[in-house]
Amino acid sequence: MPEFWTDKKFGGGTNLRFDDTNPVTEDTEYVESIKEDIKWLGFEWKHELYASDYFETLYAYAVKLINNKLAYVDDSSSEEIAQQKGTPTQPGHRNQYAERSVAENLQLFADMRAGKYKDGEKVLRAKIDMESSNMLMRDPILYRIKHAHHHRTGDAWCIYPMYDFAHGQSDSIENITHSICTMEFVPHREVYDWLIEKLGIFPSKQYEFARRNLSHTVTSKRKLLQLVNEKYVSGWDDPRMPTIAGYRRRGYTPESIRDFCDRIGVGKRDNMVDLGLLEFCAREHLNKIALRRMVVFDPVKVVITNYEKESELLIAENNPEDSNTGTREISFSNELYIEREDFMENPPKKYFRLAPGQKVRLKHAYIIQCDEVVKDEAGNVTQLNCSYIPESKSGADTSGINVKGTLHWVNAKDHIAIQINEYDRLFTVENPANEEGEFQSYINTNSLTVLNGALAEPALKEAVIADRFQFLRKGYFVLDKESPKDLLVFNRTVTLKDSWAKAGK
RNA sequence: UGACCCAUGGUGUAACGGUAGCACUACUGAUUUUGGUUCAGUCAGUUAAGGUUCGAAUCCUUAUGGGUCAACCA
Repeated sequence: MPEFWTDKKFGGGTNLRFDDTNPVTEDTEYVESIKEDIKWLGFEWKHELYASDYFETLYAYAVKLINNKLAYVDDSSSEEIAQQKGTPTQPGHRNQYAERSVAENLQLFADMRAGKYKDGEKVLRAKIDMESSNMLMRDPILYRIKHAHHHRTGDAWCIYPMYDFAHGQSDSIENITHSICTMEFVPHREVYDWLIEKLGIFPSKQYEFARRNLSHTVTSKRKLLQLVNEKYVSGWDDPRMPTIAGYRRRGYTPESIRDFCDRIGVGKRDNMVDLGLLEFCAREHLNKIALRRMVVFDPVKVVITNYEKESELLIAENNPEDSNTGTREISFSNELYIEREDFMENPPKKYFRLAPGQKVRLKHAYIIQCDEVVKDEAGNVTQLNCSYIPESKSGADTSGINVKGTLHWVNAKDHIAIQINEYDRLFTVENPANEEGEFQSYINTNSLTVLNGALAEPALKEAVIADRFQFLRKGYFVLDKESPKDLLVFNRTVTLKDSWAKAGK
């Protein structure tokens, strides 16, 4: 992503290249999902390329190094090579294979390609400096033997270049001016530059930036895979996963993710970006585009005792931030549902919602007052008998009454039932990877709450996956891509800011 | 007990050697038929010590703290 960001800022262009140098860890499915993610984010690459496109050229480069006495075939086992490499504090030393002649190396390397040796029997190494303080400069391996099928080159090769002998060379072949990667490749830059110089090819330059970390989650591929395998989440696209597929299903927009990336920028130091910033970016965009709908999550019945009419239609704006989205009609009757938490029998000070004798406005409708509380034998509130003020109709209010609270509601005689998935942060701590013990023990056990009894206004029936909704006073929601035919399932992208809840009530 | 990288408010990120700015968060207040939005404001920072300079976040030295490096992975 920083590649595309740099591209956008300074111009040029970005190639999408897969360094598919290891046949056993690459496959087409992986490639396709990356392409899909990038496209969804709204980025465009100039050329789709693969390091494997350059295998023949890379082979010729290796031969050139051999001819210049800068590479040799080594018969040592990987254990021996590791041994001879020394340690970060102790220099390594060369073995007898480093003394082989150019002719012998040429022959051996050709034989490696021809398939005369088994996996691990021989490798091609660069002849650099076994005493370098940089471990990667201690005669790094350039080619290894792998009798394996490659997803693009098939069985054409049985030797494959290492990343260090493919990345910089591929950059150079493509005339890349800025090759951007993460900080862990800083030590590789010395190898990168050395090879380009000795090969005398286009001098691409590598620049490094620090990986971005997001709070309350894990980002390492290994840990993410564990979450999937150990069934903590439903898959790579579980709406709680910090993957593009996950964010997408959760309802984040590409715009908000790009905005987030612009805001956090790039740097070189270790960092921990607060999840709150991502949520801010989501709200900012969603506020502008989301269609407003009313959904009651935990209903309690309201009866308007003085409402004489059978029903009436009210006009409701679809999005106060965007008048182009127009209005819709909502039916109103003497039986409604409101949110259970919007009523309190003994309210604290500054509680603007419904309470005995207290008035509130029903959004898009009338001001009502609670006259009577009906309870069951266990003392639970089952119904609220209210009276409405006929002159207080939304848009034509002549009552002169001002109320502080406005509630969302649905018509008891006209609504649909939907399922709500309320998602929350996946981990309870800022950085699970840094805590003692297994990171799994810090998983937020309430990261998903499924609600089955939610009641929605009928307009929601027409929802499609691309639609973003704001359920009034509740948050932003999106239709889940795996909603069954007969049940609408909505995923909560993010809640609304709630300064009442924050005040501690 | 080596080499390399990094260090600016709680968080993230800016500042040709020349007024430490922006955003998020938090907190005030105003507006509001979403306790949303919007608007106005407040708190809060150059890791430390030396040096160079008229002037240092920036250059130099040392210290401190954090990170990385010993895959036939990328």
